[in-house]
Amino acid sequence: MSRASNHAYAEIRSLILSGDAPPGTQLKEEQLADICGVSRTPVRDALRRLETELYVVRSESQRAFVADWSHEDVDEMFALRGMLEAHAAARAATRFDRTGLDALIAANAMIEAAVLRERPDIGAFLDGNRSFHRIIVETAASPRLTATLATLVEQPVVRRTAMHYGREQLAQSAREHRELIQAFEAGDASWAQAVMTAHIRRAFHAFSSVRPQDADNDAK
Amino acid sequence: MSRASNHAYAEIRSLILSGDAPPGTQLKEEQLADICGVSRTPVRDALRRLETELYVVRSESQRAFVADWSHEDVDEMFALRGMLEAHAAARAATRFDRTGLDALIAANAMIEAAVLRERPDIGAFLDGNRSFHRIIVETAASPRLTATLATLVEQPVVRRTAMHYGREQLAQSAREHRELIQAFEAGDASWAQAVMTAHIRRAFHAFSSVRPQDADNDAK
DNA sequence: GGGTAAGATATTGTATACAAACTTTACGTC
DNA sequence: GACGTAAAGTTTGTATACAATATCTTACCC
Repeated sequence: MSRASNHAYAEIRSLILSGDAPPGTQLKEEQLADICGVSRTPVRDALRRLETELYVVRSESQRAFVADWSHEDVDEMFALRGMLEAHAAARAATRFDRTGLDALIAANAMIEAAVLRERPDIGAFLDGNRSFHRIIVETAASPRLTATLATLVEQPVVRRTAMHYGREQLAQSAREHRELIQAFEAGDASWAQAVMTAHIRRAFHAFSSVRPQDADNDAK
Repeated sequence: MSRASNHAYAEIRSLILSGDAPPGTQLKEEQLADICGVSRTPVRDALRRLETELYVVRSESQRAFVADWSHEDVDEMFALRGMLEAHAAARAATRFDRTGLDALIAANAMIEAAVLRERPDIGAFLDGNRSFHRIIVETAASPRLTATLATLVEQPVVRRTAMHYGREQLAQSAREHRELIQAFEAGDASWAQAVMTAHIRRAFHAFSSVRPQDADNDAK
C-alpha cells in the first residue's frame, strides 16, 4: 500500500490508540480525509484494514465506529494470541539459527536495559518486546500464521498492561524471554510452546488486575 | 459491503476456485472490472478481501496474483484451523442449548443421508458439513474467533478432500460428528476439543493422501 | 401528545479521470 | 554482443463527482 493509504492508516490508528477517538466514536470518511489531508479513497482502504484488525467495527448500514473492547473480548483475544504465539514458538524452536538467536538476545537485552533504569522506560520496553515477538513469528516461517496474528494486534492492550507493570513484573517478562531463548537454543518445541503459553497467560492476568479507572487515565 | 463489491468478490473468488484463474495468474484490476461489469473501485475492495483470505498475494510492487498453495501451506492451514476449531468446540460445549443441538443433529442427519445414497452426494455432504461447523463456531460466541476463522476459509481444500473420500471415509466423518454431538450434550469441553482436533487432523491426512495428479483433474 | 410519513441532510458506494509507479522495450554506447 | 539508460506502455494509486442509501427533521394526522 502506498503513501497516502499508509499515512491514513497510521493516523487513524493513532487517533484510536491515543484515546482521541474513544470507543463508540463514529468515523466518518470525509472527516478523516480532512484530518489526514488525503481523499476518501485511501481513507476507505485504511478503514478496511483497521476493520480486519478489529480496531473498527461497522454498523448494519456500514457506518464505521471505533470498536469497544469488552473484558470478554480482551480475554478471547489473549486466548487466541496465546494459542497462536505458542504454536509459533513451537515451530520456531526447530528453525532458529545463530543469527536469529542473537537478534532475540539483543532484543531482550534492550528490554532488560529499559527495565533496569531508575525509572523504567516503557517505550523502550514495548519496542524491544515487539521486536522479540516479531522475530519469533518470522522464524516460525508460516505466512498464514503471520497474517492471522497480524489481525490480532493487541498493542493497545499490551501498552495498557505495560503501563501498569511494576518493575518486578517487567523484569519477570524479561526472565520469561530468557527462558524462551533457552528453549530455542535447545531446539525444544514443547518447552518453547509451554513457556510462551504461560508468558501470554500471565500478561492477561496482569492486564485483568488493572482497575478500569486506572486504565481510563491512559487516555488523558 | 454493497452489491457491486460483493458481486466482484464472488466472481473473482469463483474464478480462482474453478481453476479458470490458476495459481500464479496476474489479476489486473481493469480486466476484472470488465469481467464483473463494475468499475475498478469495487474490484479493489474485493481484491483486498481476497488478499486477507490469502486467495490472492501481492508482488512487491502491489500487483495481484492468484496464490499458489504449497503442500506446506495446506499443512499449516490445517494446523491453524485445527487449533482454532478445537478451541471453538471447547467454548461451544459450555454454551449449547437444545435448539442449537437440534440444529447440529439436523445438519448431521443431512450429511448421513448424503452418504447413504447409492452414489454419495458430495454437494449435499459439503453443505451439511459447512452448516455443522458453522453452528459450532457461532455457538462459541467469540466474534474474534469467528473473524479469524473466516480468514482461513479452506473450502477449496475441503472440497478436494471430500471429492476423494470413499464412502467409508465420508461415513467416518459423520461418526466423528456424532461423537462431537455427544460431547456437546455432556457439556464436556475437553472431550469436544479433542474430538475436533482429531477430526480435522484426519481430514488433513485424507487430503495429503490425494495424489497431485488426481487433484489436478478437479479443475478440468 | 404521540406516531408516522415525507422531505432534507448526512454518509457511504461507485464510476471515471488523472497521477504516480513500475515494466518492458528499444536504442546507443562501450 | 552486452550493458545501461531513457522513453513508451501498462498497472496501480488517488482525487473528485455523482448515485444510492441511511438517518434525522419536521410537519401533519390521529
